[in-house]
Amino acid sequence: MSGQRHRTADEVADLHVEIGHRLAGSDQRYSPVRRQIVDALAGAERPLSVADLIALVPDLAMSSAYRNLVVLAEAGAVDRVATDDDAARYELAEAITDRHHHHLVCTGCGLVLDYEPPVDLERRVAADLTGVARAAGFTAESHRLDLFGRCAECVDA
Amino acid sequence: MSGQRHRTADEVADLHVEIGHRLAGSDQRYSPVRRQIVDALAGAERPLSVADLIALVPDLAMSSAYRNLVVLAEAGAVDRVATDDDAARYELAEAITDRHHHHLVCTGCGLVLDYEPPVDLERRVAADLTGVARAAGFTAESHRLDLFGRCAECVDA
DNA sequence: ATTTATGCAAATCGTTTGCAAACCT
DNA sequence: AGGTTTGCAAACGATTTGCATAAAT
Repeated sequence: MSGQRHRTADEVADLHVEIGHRLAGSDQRYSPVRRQIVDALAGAERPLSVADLIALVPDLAMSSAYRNLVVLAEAGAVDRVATDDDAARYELAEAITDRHHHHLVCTGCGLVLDYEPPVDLERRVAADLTGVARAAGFTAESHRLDLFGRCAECVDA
Repeated sequence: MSGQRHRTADEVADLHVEIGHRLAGSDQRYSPVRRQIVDALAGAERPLSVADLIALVPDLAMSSAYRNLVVLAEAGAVDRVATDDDAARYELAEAITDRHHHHLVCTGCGLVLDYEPPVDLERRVAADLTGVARAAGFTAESHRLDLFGRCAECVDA
């Protein structure tokens, strides 16, 4: 399966505390708007585009969305997900959710779902990529293992 | 290591024939400008941005670059590589080169290198992803296994 | 002659930034 | 008050498109 699990009220509270700490660490405040953005991301089943976010958070100005996502990303609270199409998507950072995962991307409609890979596969991938990186003079930071295909809705294009 | 191997004159000739067929199949001509673009991509050691392409092909207009890349992509001659930064990159399609590979992306400067993963890892990945896709109601088309990190130049940001 | 490709310039679209007003401590 | 965050509008950069010209069949 895929998607992020539902979060209990307690879990969301912990989330806010953790993110508050991280923001404080980068000399940033945890403003109400930032909370709203985090709530929207926490409630979503998938990475959200800025357009999604604006639709979900009442009165959120586009500039605030972009600016706050930058701040949250720098604080390590959210991750920017590079997909295929032009619009960037964001989700709570893995460092926060403790759920390492990758993505299923629909080439028809752009839908992006999360999935957690089998642990041993993940281990193999991580180990091999470290070697590949070294050989190319790269210092590894992260990786992505995404699958492209057609979602149920789009199979018959 | 990484990068595409050098191609012999014969291989390049075959490449043009193959791409000519594919274009014909989509009711498109293999114009001189398109040939120049293919030559530039074939000669490159890595995926090229449109800016790279314009620098390599004398007098190539930006609009022609974009338009022809779309045509070539539709004909299955080139692949668009989605990276982190804003500028898209292009390379000869795997269907043409017969060299399945993935990418190393520098988070500092946007550099993208190719690498071919160990066959058994690749097999594992493909098999596991098929299962993941099925579970989510997706029909698998392709996947990407990219590594993000800092290239030698950018390690000390 | 008719269709297709090219180049220039204008238009789009996502994203970023300048600046003055609103907020927080 | 003093520094931060917000919202609006203008600025940007990558990509796309309209249209008239040039090339190919």
